[in-house]
Amino acid sequence: MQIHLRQIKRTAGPPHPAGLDHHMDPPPRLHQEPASPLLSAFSAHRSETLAAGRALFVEGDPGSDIHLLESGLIALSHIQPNGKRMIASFVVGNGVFSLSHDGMRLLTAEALQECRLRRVHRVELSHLPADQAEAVKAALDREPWDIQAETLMHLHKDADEGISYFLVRLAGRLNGPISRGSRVRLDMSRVDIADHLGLTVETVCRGLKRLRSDRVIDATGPHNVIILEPDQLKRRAGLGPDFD
Amino acid sequence: MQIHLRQIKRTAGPPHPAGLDHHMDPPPRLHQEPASPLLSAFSAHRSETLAAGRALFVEGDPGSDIHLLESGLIALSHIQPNGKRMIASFVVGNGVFSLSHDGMRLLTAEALQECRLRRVHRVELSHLPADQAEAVKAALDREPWDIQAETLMHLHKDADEGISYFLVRLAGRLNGPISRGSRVRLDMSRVDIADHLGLTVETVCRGLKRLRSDRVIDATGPHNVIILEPDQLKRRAGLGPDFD
DNA sequence: CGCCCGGTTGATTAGACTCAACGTATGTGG
DNA sequence: CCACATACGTTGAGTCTAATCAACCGGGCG
Repeated sequence: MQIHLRQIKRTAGPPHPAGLDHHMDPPPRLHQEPASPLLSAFSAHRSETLAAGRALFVEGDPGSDIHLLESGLIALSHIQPNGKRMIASFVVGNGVFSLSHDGMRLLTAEALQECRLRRVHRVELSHLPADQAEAVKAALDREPWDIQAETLMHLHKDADEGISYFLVRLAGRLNGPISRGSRVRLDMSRVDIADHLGLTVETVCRGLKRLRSDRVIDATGPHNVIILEPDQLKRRAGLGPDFD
Repeated sequence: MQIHLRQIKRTAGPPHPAGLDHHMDPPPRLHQEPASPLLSAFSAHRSETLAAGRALFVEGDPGSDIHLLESGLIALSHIQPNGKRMIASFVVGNGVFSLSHDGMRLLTAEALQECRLRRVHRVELSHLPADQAEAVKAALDREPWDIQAETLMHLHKDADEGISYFLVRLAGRLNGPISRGSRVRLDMSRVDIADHLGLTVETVCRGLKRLRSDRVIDATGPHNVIILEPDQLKRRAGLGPDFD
């Protein structure tokens, strides 16, 4: 079995963790009209940046803050006893995550790219307007179930089906429902995709190549995919063409 | 790909769903000393039985009651668009489950054997003693993360490793930490195990046979396993020998 | 320039699936 | 009581998928 061992740089402790720069600029505007209660909940705090390769937190760490990813890419991972890295999920733009149970982080959050983040502390939730607090709580309740549902699907899909499924879902989270010509930024490496799908790098490559040569997708580069046949892609993912 | 289609009999609606018999006997004693707050939380209600093959609820159903399984076996499953059944988890004795988010069930709970269950309604939680309410809430918070962690492990394990892992974890939930000579009742069918691990029946059979012929386990019948070499089994499961 | 890293491709192998057959326990009707 | 049917578990043979091992490509960078 192919195992990818990886050295994760951990952000140092408070008060000013290495890799976390505090922006003094006014908070950048979120591209969302009108501002949702969920995003508004995070507007009180300035955003921080996290350098690529740094871990925001590591599984087992104490902590229960809630994070909003404004830009960049985060992998939520867990390391097996034998060292094999398993990526439970990726967080992309405007994703909210906490991954905490009983004051402890259950997964590692590592930045795959430089990220901009905002956070609210769990105790602050009660000080927020009711609609914002509700929106955050709803997102947190959904968090483990979303990850669970995706992981379960991948467990029961073969390589090509899993790759198509991954593309459909990622595209959906980036840009909403896919259509002919949708562009998907595949910012994570092939290793990351493999660690997410339970496959090897080579198999991921070949799966994508097959989609490309069958003209279901096109690619201007390894990390830039264009969806040519959305219905075909959904069909190969094991989803009906009416899937949103 | 091998697909197991299955007809699930759904329990009919209130007031007296088919397949649910209301016991008039005094509640049977739980074998647990002293009674934990978690179990006590359910003692106010009489227990119900659910016949084998019946669904307690189906994914998408409204409902958020919390269930305690006193005896029997429940499969928590999800059906893919193509009809393939995926078992996210099994519930065994004294297991607590709800599987609800936003008032809706996210998975189907089907009885694989005749089951005895108790339930508390979500709104009743606030009427319970604080320690009991806390225990139930803690169990519910943990629920999706537990399922998630197991599913993620299985996604990244090959057949034999997954089967060993499944045995270790099931044995642990039935009887606590395993030791030489531990007995494991494997009450679910081979199809159910396959639908849980993302394998075929034949592969499950062969994996168990290999464990048997290597004298890691023994079996007096298809559903009665004895663990001969706990450390070997954990090693094959990808777990250290110090795993609880 | 030469090295390294990430991505890709090819050849081979190992592992899981498919298909088929058979065994065993259980139940049913004659 | 037996004949038969059914469901579940097991085993074997052959096929196919994905992993492994190896090589190569291209870009970024010291």
